[in-house]
This record gives sequence, structure tokens and C-alpha cells, in this order.
Amino acid sequence: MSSSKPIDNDQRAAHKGQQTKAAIVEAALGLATQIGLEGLSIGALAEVARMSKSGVFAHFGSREELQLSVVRAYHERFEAEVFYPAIEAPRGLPRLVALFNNWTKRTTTEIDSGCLYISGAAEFDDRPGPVRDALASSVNTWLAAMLRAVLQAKEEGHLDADIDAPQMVFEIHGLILALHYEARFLKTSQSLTHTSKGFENILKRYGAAGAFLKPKTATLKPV
Amino acid sequence: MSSSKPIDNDQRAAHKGQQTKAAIVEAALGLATQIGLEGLSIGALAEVARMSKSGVFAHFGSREELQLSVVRAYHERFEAEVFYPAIEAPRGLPRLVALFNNWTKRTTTEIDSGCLYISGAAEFDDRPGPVRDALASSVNTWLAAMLRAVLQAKEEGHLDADIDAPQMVFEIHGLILALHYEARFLKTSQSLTHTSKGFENILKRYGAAGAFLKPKTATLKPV
DNA sequence: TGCAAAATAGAACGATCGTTCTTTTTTCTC
DNA sequence: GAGAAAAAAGAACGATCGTTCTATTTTGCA
Repeated sequence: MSSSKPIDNDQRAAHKGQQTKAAIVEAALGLATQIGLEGLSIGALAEVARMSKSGVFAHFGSREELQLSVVRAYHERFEAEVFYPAIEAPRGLPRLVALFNNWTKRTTTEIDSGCLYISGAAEFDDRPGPVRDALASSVNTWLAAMLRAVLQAKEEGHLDADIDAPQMVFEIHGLILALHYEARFLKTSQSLTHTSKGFENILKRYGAAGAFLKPKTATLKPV
Repeated sequence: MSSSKPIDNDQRAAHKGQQTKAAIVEAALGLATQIGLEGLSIGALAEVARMSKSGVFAHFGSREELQLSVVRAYHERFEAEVFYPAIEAPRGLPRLVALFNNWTKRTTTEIDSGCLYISGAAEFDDRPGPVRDALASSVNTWLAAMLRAVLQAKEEGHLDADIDAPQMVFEIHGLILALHYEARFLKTSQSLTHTSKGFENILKRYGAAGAFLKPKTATLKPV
């Protein structure tokens, strides 16, 4: 996948335009995670990027295309930060734990900056269109990856054989959403602790052996 | 609380202005749950209420005051629909279950209309001010009520004596957030089932006897 | 029924929005 | 370094925003 195509992926040819476009998207990502994709205005973005409105606009052709670029950029970051590092962990429960820990770590970081998948979901709830589709597609891709990890952990015998895998993913998703909600909006102090504890509770319920848990909290009294 | 003050609470004196104001807030509530508190514009609201912009505006004096009115109205609905009906259930686990079931029912309804506490949290994440404060205050009041119910269930001996009550509330909150997210945004079909099952899992983990569960699913194989 | 007060409408404001068009500047290639 | 192509700026557009001011209508009470 990195051998035969010599063209045009990142800032290879770097025709200046692509460089500044990347910089604009970078700035837009920062704005959008804070004030939302809907709040992202071209005027404000131009100011941050220290360009003219029309100069920014020319790179996208429409506001919607700008929003799509931001969603795509966010997707790449998420993958690079959460997904790829975790698939180096051994298949099964260790990988599932790594995925969750990376997810939690990122969400904790995003207590300051905001999560586009969460704010975007609220904004594009019932607003059909390409932006909504791109957001939902990214999230579904990620949730599918989590589901795969659970199924693999089941196959490896790290989880009970009769568990409901989608159910487990749903419960894990809830923990992350509650972490984001209570930490970022309500500023509840114990949110991260509750998230970790909640994950341990889920693991226990689905039959995980205590040895696979997070390094520091590896000692679990059996049920 | 309903005996000595003869004035001004609902549509008692009903000086016409208060009636139309109530109608406006009603319409605003419908708009805000769908497109968000930030998306709520006075022009659009005036059109729905079939009034002039200035006619609508005069009732509030500012857009922020309009938003606050919407939040207050939502709070009242939530209380009336979720909280008050549940406190008629016997103290302890039955009341906790009733609170959760009402909460779930309302959230399920809101899959079409939207939940102001969730969209509002995303919008006012890091936007300080009275609206944010009102939203956070309402949510905190509700979560405190849930916590009280858990503590009472513990006192009554319906839950294990050594459980972490805030932890339990956090996990329940996560279920509701996941329900709203996956059902409303991702349109996942099994969300409601996952929510119910998740709640049963939590109850079991915290030591609830199977007999207290939802009517239809009262038969639970012990752990 | 008449009159003051309250409620609503209407018009206009400055600001900002996304977008288009034209002009200037910068970049890349021969 | 000249000249074409790409990139950025600048100005202006119609629309909508929240808000203010003034005029008109409607209401409630004597």
C-alpha cells in the first residue's frame, strides 16, 4: 500500500496551494472541535489562518466541502492516535484493552478541545447530507473496529463464549460518552476514574481474566 | 406550597401576554430540541409562532433570555415526565427502576425530537454564561436525584452495602447517552434493547435481586 | 363606553454569513 | 528571467442575524 503510487497523497509535490490548504484544515480542525462544525465560519477561519475570506474559500468551493475536509482530517487523526497504535497489541483482550485505553486517553485530552464525533452527532442529528454521512461513516467504522476486537477476544477465549458482543460495545461506548459529557460539560472530577472502573466492571461481567486489565489495577478480586 | 400565594405562577391571571409568551416558548422548545439552542433564531421562531420578529422579541428582551426560558421549560417537562411519576414508586430499588424506565422512555421519544440536555451540552461545552449554567444546573439536579435513589436502594438493602453509588449513576448515565447517540444519530436499531440489557447488567453487578427488574424481563438467571 | 396600558407590528440599524467576481500577487516552468 | 498558471486578496452581493425605535392594534379596567 506504500510502494507503487508515487503521487499526490500528502504534501509530496507540495504545490504551495496544498500546503496552505493543509494549514487551513489544521486551523479549521481546531476551531471546529471547540465551537462545532456549524459554528465554524469562513470569516473566523480566515482570521485565524491570517488570510482573506476569499483566499480561504477558494480552497474548498463551499462551506460544506470545508466541513467535509475537517471531518476527514479528524478521522485520520483518530485512526492514527487510537486505532493504529492499538493493533500492535496482541490479538484478543490485550488489543481490546489497548483500544479502549487509547480511546479514553484521547477523550480525556478532548475534555479541553472537544470531540467532533460527539458535537457533530448533536449538530447533524437530523440534518441529512454529506457531512452527516461522513461523520456517521467514521463513527461506524470505529465502532465496527471495536466490535471486531471483542469478537476476536471471544475467539481467543479471553472472553466468555456466549457473550453478546454488540451489547458489550454499546456499554463501552456509553462509558466514553459519559466521560466526555460529565468531564467536559459538567466538569465532574471523578469522571475518568468512573470510566476506568466501569470498564473493569464490564470486563468482569463478560468473563475477562483479571490479568489482562490495565497495568496498575491488575489485582482484581474474583466475582 | 400551593396555598398562600395567589399570583402569577402559570396562566392564572392570564394577561394575554403571558398566554402568548407560553405559546412562544412552546414553539421555541420544539425548534430548540430539533436544531439546538444555538440554531434557534428569533426570525424562524416568529414564523412558526406566526408573529412578527419584534413581537416575539419583546417577550424576552434578548435572545439569551429566550434560551433561558426554553431551558427552564424543558426542565419542567423533564421533571413532570420522568421524575415525579417515579417518586410514587416505593422507595429503594423500585423507585430507581422507575426513574430509569421513565428516563429511557423519554429518551426513546426524543430519538425523533432531540434531547436538550445532550445537544445543549455539546453546544455550551466551553461557552460560559447563564445558559450553560442553567443547563448544567438542571442536569446536575437530575443526576443528584438518581444518586439519591441509588443511595436509598442501598439503605433499603436492595443493593449491596458496599457499592459505589456515584459510579453506578455514571454507568447508567452512559447507557442513556449511548441510547441517544446510537439511536438518534447512527440509527442503530438495537439501541433500546442494548440499553435495557445494560441496565440489567448494572443491577446484577450492584447486587439487585432479580425480582425488582422490569415487569417483562423479571426472570433472571442468577450470576 | 372610553382611556390608559399592554401587546404586537413594521421598518430600519449594523454586523456577519456564504458566495461570486475581478484584480493583484505569488509561484512554477521553460 | 519571461510568461503562463496558480494562489490570494479585495470588493461587493443578497440574506439573515439580534436588536432598537416608533407606530399601530389590542386588551383590560374604570
